[in-house]
Amino acid sequence: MIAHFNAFCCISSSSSKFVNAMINDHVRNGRLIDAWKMFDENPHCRNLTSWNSMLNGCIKNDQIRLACQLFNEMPERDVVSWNTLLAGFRRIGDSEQVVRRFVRMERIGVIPTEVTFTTVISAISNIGFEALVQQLHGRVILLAFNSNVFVATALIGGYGNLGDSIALRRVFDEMSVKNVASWNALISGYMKLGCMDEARLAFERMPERNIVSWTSLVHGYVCNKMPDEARCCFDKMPERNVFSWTVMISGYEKNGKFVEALELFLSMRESGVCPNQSTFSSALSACAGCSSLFIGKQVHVGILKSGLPLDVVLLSSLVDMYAKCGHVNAAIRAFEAMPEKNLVSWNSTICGYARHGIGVKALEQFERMKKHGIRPDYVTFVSLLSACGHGGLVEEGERYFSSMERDFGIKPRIEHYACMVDLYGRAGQLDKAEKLIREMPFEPDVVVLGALLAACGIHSDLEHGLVAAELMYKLEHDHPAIYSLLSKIYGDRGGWNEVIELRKVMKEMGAKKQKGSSWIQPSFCVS
DNA sequence: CTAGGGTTAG
Repeated sequence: MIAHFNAFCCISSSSSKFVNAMINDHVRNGRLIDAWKMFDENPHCRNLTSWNSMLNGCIKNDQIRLACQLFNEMPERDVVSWNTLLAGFRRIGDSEQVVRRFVRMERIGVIPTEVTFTTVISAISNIGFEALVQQLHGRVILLAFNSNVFVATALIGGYGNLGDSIALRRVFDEMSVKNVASWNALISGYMKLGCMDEARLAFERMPERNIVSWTSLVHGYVCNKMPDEARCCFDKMPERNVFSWTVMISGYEKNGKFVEALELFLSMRESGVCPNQSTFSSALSACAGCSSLFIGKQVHVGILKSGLPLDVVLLSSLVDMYAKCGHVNAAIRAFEAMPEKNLVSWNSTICGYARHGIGVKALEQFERMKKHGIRPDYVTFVSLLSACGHGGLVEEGERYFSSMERDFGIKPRIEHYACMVDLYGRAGQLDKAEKLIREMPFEPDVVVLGALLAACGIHSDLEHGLVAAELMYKLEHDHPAIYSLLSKIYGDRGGWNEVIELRKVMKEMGAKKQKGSSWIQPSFCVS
């Protein structure tokens, strides 16, 4: 009888092994349905490992809700189950849940492993949680996990986010075993903190370099506003993948080099590397940046042809591109077609109306957004206030400006003051505009003063214009707006001698005219 | 069965 029972257990355990191997194979190849079937149809040889594998399967297929459900239903949970769940929350960027669950798991007495710390430390990059790195580091040392390469590499990243270059270096130096990932973390950390020389030196000294090392370097230059250096590095790369192309394209876009971004996007297509959502999204932003509806439409077609799933991020970029290229109707159509809308997509439509000078529509859209239960943020108010400015809606603008902090808890930033200065300025209320600048809790910047100068130009107001010009001169003595606006005012008043004098000064100082771009296609222009 | 380093809309 006992022998019989043992034989049964043996069969059962070997069939468990087989089932688990099958489940894992399905999970690895992204076949969640098949894994689920295997799990469901073999209840007798299901064990904790099978449950954990299914949990992992849900997470790898971005089914975090399902994973939570499964986690709750499990007959028992071990540290692997917890680690898997934590990794799931990290994957979707929910640092708060990672921290919460980690605390809960410790409270009920589950002993964390190296894997736990690796996951938690790498998850807390979000603002508000960085300070936990030091506490976690302490616990890591206490449990003697600090010699683990994974844990130490995560710590390097954590200290990078915390902005502590000394600690970052120390963790790296104390590692007994380093690999290419640890070196890459060091480079990224230094780059994030703006330590360019240290990063470059580390890159030169590292024993081996892979595509990630190169991409980190390129990305570092991009973040430090050195797009040309980034490109130089990009050109030297022995191989490139979607990541590297996307970093460089978005790098140009972030640094205002829209044409370069689009040219590189074209080279990428020629290279045969397939873009992903991020790449397309960056390309669309570049189109939006240089108001190129023509190329924007082509990118749109490219997205449809690629067959990529249209996620919220990509669709929002599309709405934004159409809005900024002046095709408000297409922007709204793309927006309406979105199965789920978020704050950013709503903002893009409001911004589209505002830029098109349809102030009333922008305000209507804002009301609609509130009805859908979306809370506005500071970007929403930038669009709203600029909509009021362009539509001459002074009272409405004042109302929104005063309500943003009172009703929505959003502190006005300098951008909002710039909008208000513009609003008053366009309406000819230059006294109010000047008063606002003097009373605001910021030092005026180029944008604010530029708005005031422009307003003085529109209304040919020499008195306020001189004040504005003087303030601007203090900030940036060769800003082109000073000279172009003053010369306009003098020109309007017929004081041509002053204009000639100003233009001479302008030329001597090397001041350039500001660049402008238009939605009108060059071929439609009458020369 | 679980883990580290590179991208992501205004």
